[in-house]
Amino acid sequence: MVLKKRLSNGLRGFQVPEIPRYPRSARTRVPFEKPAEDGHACAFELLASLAGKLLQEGESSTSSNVSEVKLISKEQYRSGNCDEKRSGKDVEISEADCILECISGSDNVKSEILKLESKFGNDSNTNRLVELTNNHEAGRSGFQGLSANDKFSLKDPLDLRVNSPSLVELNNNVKSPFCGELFPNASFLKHGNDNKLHFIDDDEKFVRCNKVCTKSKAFRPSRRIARKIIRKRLTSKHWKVAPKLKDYEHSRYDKGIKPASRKRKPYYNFERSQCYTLSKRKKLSEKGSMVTRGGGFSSESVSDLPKKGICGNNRSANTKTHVSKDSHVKFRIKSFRIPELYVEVPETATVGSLKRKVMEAVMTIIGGGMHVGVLVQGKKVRDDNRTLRQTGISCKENLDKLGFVLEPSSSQASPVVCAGDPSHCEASEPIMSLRTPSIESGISVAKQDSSLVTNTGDLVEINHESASSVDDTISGKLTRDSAMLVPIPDNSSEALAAIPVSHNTGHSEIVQRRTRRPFSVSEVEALVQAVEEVGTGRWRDVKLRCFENADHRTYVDLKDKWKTLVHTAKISPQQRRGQPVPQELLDRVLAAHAFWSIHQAKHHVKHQTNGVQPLVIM
DNA sequence: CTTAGGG
DNA sequence: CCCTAAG
Repeated sequence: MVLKKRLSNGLRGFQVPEIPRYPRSARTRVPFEKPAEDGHACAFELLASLAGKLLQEGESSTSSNVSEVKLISKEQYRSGNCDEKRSGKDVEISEADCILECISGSDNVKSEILKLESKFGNDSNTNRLVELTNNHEAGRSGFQGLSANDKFSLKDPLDLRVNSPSLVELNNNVKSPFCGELFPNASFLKHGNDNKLHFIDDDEKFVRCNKVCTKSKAFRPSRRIARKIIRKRLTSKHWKVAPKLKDYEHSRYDKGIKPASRKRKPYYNFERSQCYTLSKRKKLSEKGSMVTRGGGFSSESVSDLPKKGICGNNRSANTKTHVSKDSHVKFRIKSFRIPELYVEVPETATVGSLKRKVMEAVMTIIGGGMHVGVLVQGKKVRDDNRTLRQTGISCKENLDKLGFVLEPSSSQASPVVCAGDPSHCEASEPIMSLRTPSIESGISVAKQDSSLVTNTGDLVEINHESASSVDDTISGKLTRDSAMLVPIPDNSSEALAAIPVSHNTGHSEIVQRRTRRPFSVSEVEALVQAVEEVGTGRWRDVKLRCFENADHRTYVDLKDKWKTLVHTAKISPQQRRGQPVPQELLDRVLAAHAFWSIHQAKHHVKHQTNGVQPLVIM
């Protein structure tokens, strides 16, 4: 049983009664949760289960139980001494004590819990959570119960699913005790009178929607669907590449194409016009070193540009740079040289197929983790955070000596492209690899704005006809959506073995791992608030509430982020990594987690007929 | 499609 | 982040 297995990790020596799973539709959860990774029992989750159990035992007995609890230090607890007492009851109490010990240190957490309680209900179950921690502290002062700010009319959090007027009011008029205190990095934009609160994150163009979701399940936003369709379309334009020389297992291009993969996995990176990375590296060959030894870029002739930009019919491929009066650096890159490619095609292959193969190879290389290096006077500029001015790029002399290189990312395996006619794809050997030099392709890279230079992979456009749309690009006509790799149309009659990924069949599929996108503080804030309001376990609602417009955050992502947040909140600040999350947020995370855990536990308990059996020692 | 949980 | 079981 899964449950047993999980528990056996952290609760050594305890046997947990088997608790039946409850239907998710009831939005309930098993009160016993997975212990923390480090093997220590997870305080909140245990607390949640404890709360559930206490509930079983009746209202009155609870507080007395707590008052009897003997203090056990964290050390004792962690070292497993919690279970020195070997009677069922004692164990239970000891656990409770340990849990309380673990969380009672922070008044902030309790404060947050109180807020939640005052907002979502004051039934005895939830109050007990804070009561427990307070009792446990026995005499510690300093914590003031929250003044009743609680005009909130929501009794049952599940109400949030519907478009309840009270909720709207909550968002519009009432300052939620947990909302909006901390958006350090966000700029807010109020849009008219609607109750949407958009903000744009610093780095992400993440738009937060603070509005209430008014859509019932039956009324899913059609935009969402549209986006998915678009995604699918995009996906279908990806070319399949073989992962590995050896394992190459060509898949056929079945003319009777199966319906597009039902896989929901969208190719976000692509969508966001970033270089997409090859993932599943495990599946990729470790050999076949990346052959891209420095595709280079030469800035040949450089000349001033008209102030208005570089539009015009001039199709010159020259690289041009220019510093305008508004101190914007404008430039055009004539071409990038693609790092070495090796292409081999049968004599009978068509020119079209050759083009496609080269295209694939190029896409594969670029997608396989290529990034742009910036050179000034032949020296590489490594610090991405420096400004052009600081780097000296904007100064005229250096402007003439500005260079770019395409560089393979480290640890990228060599991509191999399958192309040629279908029969070739069945051969055991790949017909294109990246080993030996030979073909250069006309890839033009254009940046809308010099400020983008320091980012990698902003606008990369491949143009078979060699740099034809550079002008448009630079003049800003290229929209965000179109600023992506543009594969050649695949509607040619000579269907080749360049296989859209969605049609693949075998194991030779390369699945793209989405690029890592660390949550910003603003996003965390949004997430925390959403969870505070709808609770854990309703990730779709959370998504709709706060991340509906952030396509790159799926509800699974949000759930995962919450998971890590809870973990982060429980570990010591020293052990935390990455962009620090404000402690205030972490407190709220703990509080919300605890609160909603017991709420769910409560709901769970409600459906129980016989109650939870006590813990038993093996 | 959603949730939950493991990897 | 990914994957998958399960509902």
